[in-house]
Amino acid sequence: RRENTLILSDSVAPISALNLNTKEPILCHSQVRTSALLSLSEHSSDSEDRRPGKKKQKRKRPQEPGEEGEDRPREHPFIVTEPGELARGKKNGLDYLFDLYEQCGRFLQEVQYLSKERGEKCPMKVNNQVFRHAKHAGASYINKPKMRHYVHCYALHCLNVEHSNHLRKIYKDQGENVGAWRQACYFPLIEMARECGWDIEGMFNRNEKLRIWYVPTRLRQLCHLEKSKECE
Amino acid sequence: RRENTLILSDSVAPISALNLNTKEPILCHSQVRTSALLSLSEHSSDSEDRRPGKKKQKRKRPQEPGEEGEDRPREHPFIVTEPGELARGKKNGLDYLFDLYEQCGRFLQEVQYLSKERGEKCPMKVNNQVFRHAKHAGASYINKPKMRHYVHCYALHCLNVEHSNHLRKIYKDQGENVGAWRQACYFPLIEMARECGWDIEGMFNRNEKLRIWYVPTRLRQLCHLEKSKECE
DNA sequence: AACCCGGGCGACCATCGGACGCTGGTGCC
DNA sequence: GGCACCAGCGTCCGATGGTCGCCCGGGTT
Repeated sequence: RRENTLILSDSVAPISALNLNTKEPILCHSQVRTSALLSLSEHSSDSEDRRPGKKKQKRKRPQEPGEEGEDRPREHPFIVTEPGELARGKKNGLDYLFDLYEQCGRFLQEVQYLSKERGEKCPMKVNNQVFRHAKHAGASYINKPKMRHYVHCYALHCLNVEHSNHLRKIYKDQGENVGAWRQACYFPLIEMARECGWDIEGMFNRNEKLRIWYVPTRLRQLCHLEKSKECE
Repeated sequence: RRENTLILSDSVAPISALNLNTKEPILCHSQVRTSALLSLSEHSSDSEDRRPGKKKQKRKRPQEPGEEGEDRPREHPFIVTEPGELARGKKNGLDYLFDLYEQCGRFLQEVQYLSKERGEKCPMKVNNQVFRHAKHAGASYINKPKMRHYVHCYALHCLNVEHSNHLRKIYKDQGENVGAWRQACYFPLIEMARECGWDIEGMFNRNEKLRIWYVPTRLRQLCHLEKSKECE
């Protein structure tokens, strides 16, 4: 037996390694116009002392004049576009947004492959490591806050494209901004969750594409709230 | 539609709640004697500057004389016992150790039930929250470092009781201490992992009882090491 | 009683998942 | 050009998974 040749210290050996692999090309853009208002739903302000004893957050220094920060310009904002609609002007369309989620999926696969190679633990979800990998790989337009912000929109897209497309059409035609469209995406999902016995976790896990995304806290909470209303 | 009555702020509402539920009774104990030596395997010291730039860890104050710390006495150490063997003296047996894992499983179920009730995210594994719950529930003899320390021993017990029992008998008869037995538990698992195409993660997940425990880092590393030896 | 072996578990740490809100890009007038 | 809107994402934070090694219980001499 070769077994007794193994080193058995429980201390974890220092494993380094920096991965800067694959490049992922930026794909498409798109555009639309704006106009009026029509709010299908309320948003913001939960009343009752929100953020009670919250500490003041320090913010970054206001960029010293003679600084050498590379200072990548921020991405163009998203606008509500119909499926297939190409964005023009300094805007990005929703097809591009959803493609970002697919790219993250591919970056996750790479991270999974690498961690298996190295005998490290293999992430099942898009986590910090994946965002770091994406950045190293040159996809600097991908970042955690953005991706987490729109997860439920992507979820609707994955679980019911027709409904998702329909919503995009309506909000585009009404000239709603991205924020309003984003809020509106919650409701069809809540309805679907109801039909699934309120098992959003399971709803996500059952879908090939969605499985790799954490269920957003807000979506879980909205489902919980609706569920309790239903039972009262 | 009731949808437009929902509050849509993305800010997370302050959800509190403290759970101090159920009591879990202490179950059994056991015992054996000690004696000689026979090392089936090497342990400790991975050579090469282990813990490179590690910061000094501060340790707790040495207990002021007039202190009011409740200071629960530590649990009796484990000794290697045969299956069914009752420990005597100030020792605990391995049946008791394994029962601790089953208790943790039950605490996890409670935590899962509660988090579903509250619409919070539902842990799939024994995590900090579960250990906290166990403590609140009065099972102060359960703690994270201990449980994590022996996970692979429990794994062997779950995946091949016969082999586990056999190993216990041998190590007991040889008068080996718990540390030696614990080290020895790695090897059968590595062998089983080999037969599973080195998918320890899957091996754990396929077993009802084991599924809720994280694969110990050291076990994953040992498998990785053996795997690379095999392919060289 | 004194000693020493060995292991329980308090406490620490890097990093995580998650979120806020400042900053500045953008379209409109 | 100036202004107001709004959303991208740098940055922060509590808590997590994971571990080390101090301290002391316990058996032996």
